[in-house]
Formats: sequence, C-alpha cells, structure tokens
Amino acid sequence: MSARTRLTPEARREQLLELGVRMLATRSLEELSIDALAEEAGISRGLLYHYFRTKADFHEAVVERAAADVVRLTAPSGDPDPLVRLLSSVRAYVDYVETNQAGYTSLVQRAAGGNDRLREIYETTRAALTDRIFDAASPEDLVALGLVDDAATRLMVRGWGALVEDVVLAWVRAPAGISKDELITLVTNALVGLLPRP
Amino acid sequence: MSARTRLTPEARREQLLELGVRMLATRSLEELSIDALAEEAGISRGLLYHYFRTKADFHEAVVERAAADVVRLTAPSGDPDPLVRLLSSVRAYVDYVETNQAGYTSLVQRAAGGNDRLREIYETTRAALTDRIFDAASPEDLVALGLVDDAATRLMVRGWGALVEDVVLAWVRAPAGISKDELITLVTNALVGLLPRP
DNA sequence: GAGGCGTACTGAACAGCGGTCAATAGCGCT
DNA sequence: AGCGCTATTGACCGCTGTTCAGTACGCCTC
Repeated sequence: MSARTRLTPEARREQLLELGVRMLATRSLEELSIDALAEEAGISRGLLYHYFRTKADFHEAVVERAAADVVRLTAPSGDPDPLVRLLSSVRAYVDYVETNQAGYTSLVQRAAGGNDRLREIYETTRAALTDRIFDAASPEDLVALGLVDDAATRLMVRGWGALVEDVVLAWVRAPAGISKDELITLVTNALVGLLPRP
Repeated sequence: MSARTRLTPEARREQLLELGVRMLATRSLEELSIDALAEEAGISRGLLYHYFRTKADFHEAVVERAAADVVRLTAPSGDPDPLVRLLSSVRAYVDYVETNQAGYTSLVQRAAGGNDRLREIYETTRAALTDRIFDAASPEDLVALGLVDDAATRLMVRGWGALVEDVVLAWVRAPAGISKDELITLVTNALVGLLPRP
C-alpha cells in the first residue's frame, strides 16, 4: 500500500487545509474524521499529526482558513458615501453566501457551536465583517448614519450582524416572497432603524 | 459493584433527562458522554440504551426538555396592550437568560451547532418564542405595532429573534455600559424600528 | 412469607476513532 | 552514487458508542 509521495511541508499543509475546507461543506465537523481526511488525501492517519498537534488544532486551522476566505471575498467598495459602502458590503455578503451556501452554512454552524477557540474565531470574524464598514468612515459619516460610539450602539451593531447572518441564511435556504435587492435594502435599512434614538 | 435499585421506567427516564439538562450546563454535548452520564446517575452504560435508542436520541431528548423549559419559564403576560406584552416577554427572556446563563448558553450553542434534528428543535423553539408575542394580538394590535403579515416582515421578525438572542447573551457575559432596563427597551424598540417601512 | 414472573438492569465484548511512536523510504545534496 | 534528513507509514493503545445474553429486583398471588 505504498506509492509514497513526499511533498514539501508547505505544499502538504496547504493541500490538507484546502481539502478540509472543501470537505467541511458536505460533512459536519465531527464527521470530518482523521480517517476520512486521510483517505481522501491519500495519506496515512499518522501523517496528519506531523502537521497538526491534534484533531481540534486541525479543525481550528480549517475554520480559520474558511473564515479568512469569507472576509477576503466580501470586501466592501471604497466608495466615499458610507451608506453606499454599507449597501455594497451587504450585497457582497449576500452574493458570497448565495454562491457558497453549503460551505458557509456549515462554517457558521460548526464554528458557532464548537469549542471556545472556534467560537472565538467566529466572533472575531463577524466583528471584522461589521467593523470594517465603519472603520473607513469619518466622524461626519458616522453622524450621517446616526451612529454614536457608545455601549448601546456597539451592542446593537453587533446584534445587527447576527440578524443579517440569520436572515440571509434563511433567505438563501428559501428565498420565498422577496427578491435579492429587496433583501439587501431591507437589512441595510434595518441597521439605521434599530439604533437607539438619541 | 451492585446495590441495584430498580425504578419505574418513568422515574428513571425522568432522572436521566433532568441529570442530562443539569450536566449540559457545564459540559458540551460531546463531553456529555454515556460514561459520564452513567457514572453520575449511578447506573451502567447499557441501561441508557434501554431508554434511548442511541446517544443522539438521548441528546435530542435533553435539548428538547431544556428548550421546553425556556418556553415555559418565559411566558409573556396576558396584558391587552401588545407593546406592554412585548416588553414583558423580552423582560422575562432577559431574566431567564440572566439566571440560567451557563445552561442557556450551552443549550443555544449545542442545539444551533448540532445535527439537523437538533437545529430543527432550536428553530422551532425560537420561532415559538417570537410567534407567541403576536399570536394573541388582534389585527388592530398588529397595525399599532406597525406589523403587516408579509414575507419581508416575517423574515425580519425572525431576524429580530436572532438579534435579541445574540445581544442578550453578549450583555449577560459582559454587561458593560448599560443597565438591564436599557437593554430591554433597546431591543424592544429595535423590533419596531427595523421593520420595513410601508 | 414463599415462590414465581416480568423486566429493569448489568457487564463483558466488539467496532470505530483519536492519538503515539518506532521504523522506513523518498528526495535533495555533495 | 550514496548519504542524511525528515516526510511518511502502519501497527498499537485507550477511550467511547453500541449490542446482547444473562441476572436479580420488586410486585403479585397464594
């Protein structure tokens, strides 16, 4: 049962991570066993432990990679108008979720329901997705959106992130009744509407 | 290693479910192993299979029980004013999450990140928590809240549920900056604010 | 209160999976 | 060509879910 092929550590690690992300779209995290991964990659179980200290470490690396892909592929436009930038960001997110439905659904479910480290990655990623919308904004822009930097607003922006994720995933599963454009304006307007009134 | 105690099926099943719910507060679902459960209950591993066909079945039953507890313990008041009823419902929910922090956090994370059946229980439960706020409402009440029964509104109410869960859990973990009353009015007002404008 | 019966309960045995480690063999380098 | 480094293997261990044939507890009857 030989035909060993000896790769450089980088190439092998890359192959395993990429394969892991692909497999995550169809299996759950627990079903992503060392056995299954090793067989699919054509290597022995033991080799995985040459690259990842433990199975949880491997899962972490896979989720981290997948999360980074999401952030990278949904970058907002550089438009100066904060509302336009917000809209473009939401549109990019909806587009991504639409085309990567299985993978993204699995990613969210596994990361949010996993151990502490996985949830930390999940939280960080979602924070990054919302924060960057405002990072590039000037103080006047923030005022234009009705945003103030206080605890209540920060909490509700966080909650808006949860809302968008939930609503978009539900819409992708069953796009009943409303079009994509309606969905996008709906959740975008929601952000302004749900903020605490000064 | 005897000292067998023979209980009625109902009593034993009840004991196992209750113990499962209690243990879920400190362990994750995977860590809630048959071994641990059996040892804690003072029974053999085999007995669990007398009451539950498989480990997943047991986990399902535990989550179902815990979810039912949440719904039961957060029942809204019978106030005729829909806005008052909404407020009381949100307050009951916040109170519950506050006093059952560990258990509820675990429940949400495990159920939302579990298999299809577990997620179905989770979705059904969250739908029940939001739906009942409006079930008792008359058509005029709904208009008073700005609610119309269309696809967009249903989608956003669903999203509001996700927002409340996320925000309340975040606040309970770190109640930085805002009081409980502020939190309650914040998320309650958010529902009205985030709905699509006619 | 003795015996019998249904079934709640046990414990040994098996399979599958995560994890370890000494042995092996592919590839670059001289 | 051959040598050394290390990527790679495969056999092994322990733990966990699951099965099942057997055991003994408690109720019921006399």
